[in-house]
Amino acid sequence: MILAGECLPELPEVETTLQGVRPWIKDRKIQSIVVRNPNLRWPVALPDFLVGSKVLEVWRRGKYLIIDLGIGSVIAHLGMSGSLRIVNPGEAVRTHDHLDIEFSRGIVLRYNDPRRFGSWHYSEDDPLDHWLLRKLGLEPLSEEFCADFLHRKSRSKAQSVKAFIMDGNVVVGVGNIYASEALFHAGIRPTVKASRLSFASYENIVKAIKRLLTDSIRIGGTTLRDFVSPSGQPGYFQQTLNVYGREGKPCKICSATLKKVLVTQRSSVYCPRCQSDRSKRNL
DNA sequence: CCCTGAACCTGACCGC
DNA sequence: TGCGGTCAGGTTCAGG
Repeated sequence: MILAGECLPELPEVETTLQGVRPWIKDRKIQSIVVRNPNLRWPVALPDFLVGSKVLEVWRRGKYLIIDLGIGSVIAHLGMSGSLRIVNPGEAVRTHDHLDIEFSRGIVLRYNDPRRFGSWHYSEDDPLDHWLLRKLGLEPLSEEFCADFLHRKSRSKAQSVKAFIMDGNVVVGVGNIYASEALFHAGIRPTVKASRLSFASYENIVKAIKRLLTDSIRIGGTTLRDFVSPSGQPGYFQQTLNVYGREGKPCKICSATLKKVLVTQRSSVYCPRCQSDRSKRNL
């Protein structure tokens, strides 16, 4: 019984995890919580009195998974390497299995996180008011996230467009992979100043982000190098990556050699030809 | 307030 | 084979 969550959780992985886990734990009562290693991004903070409460709903905000228990909510983040599985009670514990939540009828939600950048919090109040979620930007698949929003918001910014769209206080769920790919699709260099881009450029960026995320969620989450889907088939998404991880390789569109630059300490691969002419025209 | 860079951590990978 | 160095990634926080 394995479900949901593989390496490098971007928003589509979180959405996939959510959809995979929800039917197993919804309407079930928590029977026990086992924390084997509390030393994650922040110390795991799940009070004992959660035992006995029932999962009313599971949803997400950005890359945060939220388990609504009625009396309050568990707020989980998978960090960079976290994953959730549904296992049987007796299932052998593996390295980095830091946390179990056991539910009624022998359902165990097991959290594995080699790098321990994930987090588990509990909030009695509206989770959206939690200090981790309070300042989060728009959901990328919402209607409010549109060219007008980005264009307006970017006017006062001095940073590069890539840093801008990766800023979680602007829009959530656009990590290094999707930012790189979206800018390729939009034909815009990652290093261009956000404030210099036209409305039309932001239309292209928004369109690209929405399409990439939607497609990815449909496929069942992004995949990186060694991803193997639960069915044992190799991941599909990596075949659709145009620039991410392809430095020095030929552009799939124009065959120019892809280049890499550092933008706020993040490697950013782009096509010097495809992401040059159009971006200039759009300025 | 705005922005950049450091920090957190481990596994994969590379060169010797 | 093994060792050390480098890199990757999301997010927050310290500091310029």
